[in-house]
Amino acid sequence: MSERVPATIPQQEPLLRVDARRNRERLVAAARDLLAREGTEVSIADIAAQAGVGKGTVFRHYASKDALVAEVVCEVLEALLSRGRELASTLPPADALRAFMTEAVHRQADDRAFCEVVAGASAGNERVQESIRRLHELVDELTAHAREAGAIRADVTGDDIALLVSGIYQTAAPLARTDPGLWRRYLALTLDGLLPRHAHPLPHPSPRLAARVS
Amino acid sequence: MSERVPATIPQQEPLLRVDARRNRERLVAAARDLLAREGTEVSIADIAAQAGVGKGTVFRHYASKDALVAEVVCEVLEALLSRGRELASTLPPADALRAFMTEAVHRQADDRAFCEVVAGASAGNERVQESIRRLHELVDELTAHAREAGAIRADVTGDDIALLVSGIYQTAAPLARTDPGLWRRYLALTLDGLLPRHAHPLPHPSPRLAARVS
Amino acid sequence: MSERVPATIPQQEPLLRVDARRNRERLVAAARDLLAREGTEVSIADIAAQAGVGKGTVFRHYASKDALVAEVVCEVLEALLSRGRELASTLPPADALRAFMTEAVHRQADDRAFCEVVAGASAGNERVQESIRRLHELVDELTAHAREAGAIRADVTGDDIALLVSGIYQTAAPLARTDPGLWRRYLALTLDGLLPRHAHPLPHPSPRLAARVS
Amino acid sequence: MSERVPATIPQQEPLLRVDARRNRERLVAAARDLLAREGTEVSIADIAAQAGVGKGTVFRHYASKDALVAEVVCEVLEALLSRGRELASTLPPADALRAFMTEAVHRQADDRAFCEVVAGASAGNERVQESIRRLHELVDELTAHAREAGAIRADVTGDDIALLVSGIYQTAAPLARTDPGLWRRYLALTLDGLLPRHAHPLPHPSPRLAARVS
DNA sequence: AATGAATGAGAATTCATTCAT
DNA sequence: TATGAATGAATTCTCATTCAT
Repeated sequence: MSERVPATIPQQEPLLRVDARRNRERLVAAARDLLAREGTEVSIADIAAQAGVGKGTVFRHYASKDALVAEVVCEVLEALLSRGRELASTLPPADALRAFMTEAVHRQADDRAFCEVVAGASAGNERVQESIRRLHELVDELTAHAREAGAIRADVTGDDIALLVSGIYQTAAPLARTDPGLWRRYLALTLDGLLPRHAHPLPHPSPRLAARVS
Repeated sequence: MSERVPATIPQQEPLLRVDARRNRERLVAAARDLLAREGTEVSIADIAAQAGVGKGTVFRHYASKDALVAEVVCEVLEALLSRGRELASTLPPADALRAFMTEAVHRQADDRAFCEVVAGASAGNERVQESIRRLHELVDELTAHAREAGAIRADVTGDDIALLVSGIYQTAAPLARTDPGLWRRYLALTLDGLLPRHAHPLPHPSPRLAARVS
Repeated sequence: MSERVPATIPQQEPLLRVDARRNRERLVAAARDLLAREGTEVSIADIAAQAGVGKGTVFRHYASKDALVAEVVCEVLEALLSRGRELASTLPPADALRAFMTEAVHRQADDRAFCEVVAGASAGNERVQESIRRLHELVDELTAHAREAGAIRADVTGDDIALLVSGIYQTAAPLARTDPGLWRRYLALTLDGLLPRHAHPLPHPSPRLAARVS
Repeated sequence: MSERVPATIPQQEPLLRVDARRNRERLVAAARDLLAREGTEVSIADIAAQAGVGKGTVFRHYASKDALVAEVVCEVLEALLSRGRELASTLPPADALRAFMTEAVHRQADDRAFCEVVAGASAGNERVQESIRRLHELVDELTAHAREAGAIRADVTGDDIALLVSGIYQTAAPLARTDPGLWRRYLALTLDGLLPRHAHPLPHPSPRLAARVS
């Protein structure tokens, strides 16, 4: 009790010594950077070196490499979720969906590990699965509202949007280094494809993302 | 079938003893299969085992794992190139582009290593780069013709199409196992987005893929 | 119970602050428990956690893991020594020896680390060696008296008894979990073998345990 | 076929190149030596170094450390089994049992890993379990015959003998280095304890070793 | 005096690549 | 030419011990 931070300070994480907290932050920053640039195959040794700490310190903060990856990826997922909820409650349906997709693609830009994980790697991690599940709920809601408002074609579902958001970034990814804003071009193109007026009937049924979990 | 080199074309490969040639073929067949199913992370030992040869034989035929991956991937790239040329010369522009994109996405759908490489892995390999360069020339041509025919919006270039082809597959990839034909849905959606009717101006200039090589 | 040092005996340990003393006691209690149950491979972290102290505190009280193990093992050795002296002074020679052996095997049966150390592990520790040396003196005395009383065969020495006590437990150890009292069976068998009436001449001279120290 | 050794050479192991065979032998010899002297905790690196090979070579020959330990231990177990069968079929019951126990203890002399494994460590290994099971069958048979011949007391079973054989060596083990033949002394003592004459009833029922497997 | 964060030397294991046979 | 044995660097992870707070 007495070691806990007074209730007025709004942090849920267990209290750490200042130096430990600084190390943890450097660690997460290094992991964020290297995972983004090199993907989940980057070694713990490299992350520790870039953070300026020993390898052991990584494992003091995270029980396994998988847990560290989950931390970094969930950070992004949670930020996106939170931003998405804000958009859903403040914008009209069409704008909310567009703004959310923009945010979502943007977050993936330059983040290979995020893409890998969203695309299925280390999907075994519970924490990541839970975040993704919540995100899908939000996407379903945003999509349903936009569809009901007539802003997007009737045959597109939330699962489609979730996949497209990942795919749009992948489209631009090969040039991420030299042309980091390119994803905006393919997002725009995709949004045009989602408009009701263009719609040809789609030749394959909408996916059931739930299947992915099993 | 049609993509095999006709027997009359004099081969550039060094002459090999019959058994060496047979080994090489078994090796490539095994690599093709395993790389397609498991991606570039498959081990040389596994490939050699499936081919029924020793690991040393792999390195006798290919200087490194990377070179073997390049061989297999280039095969697919060349086959695609050859198929694309055929389409370009036999179909009207709009159909040719659509058929080519369909082919191209389809090939990725069955080949994990191909996807990895096209999406950037081992892009350092010269042979792969050369194949991709030639493919881009073809795509430029197909795209230009379709654009001139008014089949696609005016602000879309060959480089856009090349990237989109990769991205469409990535969009469907997370569900590749449970819903292997899903890419057709996103291809259709993308094609709708490419239509000239009512297109909104794109917010970011077309990429210069050449930059990718450097 | 009886093996605890009476409160009136002036302690040799340095004076400690009350909280330090309490910590040390909790530490030793935790070490006793875990070392007995899991052997010397238990980690300092586990011991510290069970004691409710930090790892640093362990090293404040004991210079190394080895020293902590020695502390706990010596406790048992000293308790056994003290108990043995009591038996030697209160029972007739034959009964005293039998009772001591029973005590000694019994203590091993509940203490994995004790077994490991008695069987040779960390025998390098000076403190342990000293305790064992004193115990051997007692065993020599008990054995000599029993031999002189004609209770055991003439060709058996104190060093034999010391080794047998360890060996009897090792015999039953593989089944310690499922049959914790089994050692009594092999103790009885060994005691029968020690009777003078059964004796065939032994084919190898009695050991010189002192050699073990070097 | 043609690579196989002609049928007249009585070896069942797959053929290895002479250099590989030599390395394997050096490896097993090093493992035998170090496992015997230091127990199963010895590191693969140490074994490899003593064998004069790289660490990778160890894993080429044995899939895991556990498998290497099993190899070395099973060697001893199988040799013992085979020797025991020979004794059972050539000697009268009392002599056969005594000779077998002598052999069995002798094999353990100076072999810490063997003792650890026989005493339960790495008992998870299937190969080891199978060898031990067969050995127990033999011990049961030898013991039954000796008992029926009146050579040993009626209340002693094969499981007792199996445990005693291990325990006898453990008794002498602390002095194994300085007095390597000491086990003969404790074997003789134990054999005296097994004689039917004047035996006191044993205070604890015979163990059921089968329980150990589960 | 107490803490627990940081350390870094290993541990077992994998695998692309080299090289003796 | 083909083989597969040998290599050793790299990987994730553990833990006794040190030291700043």
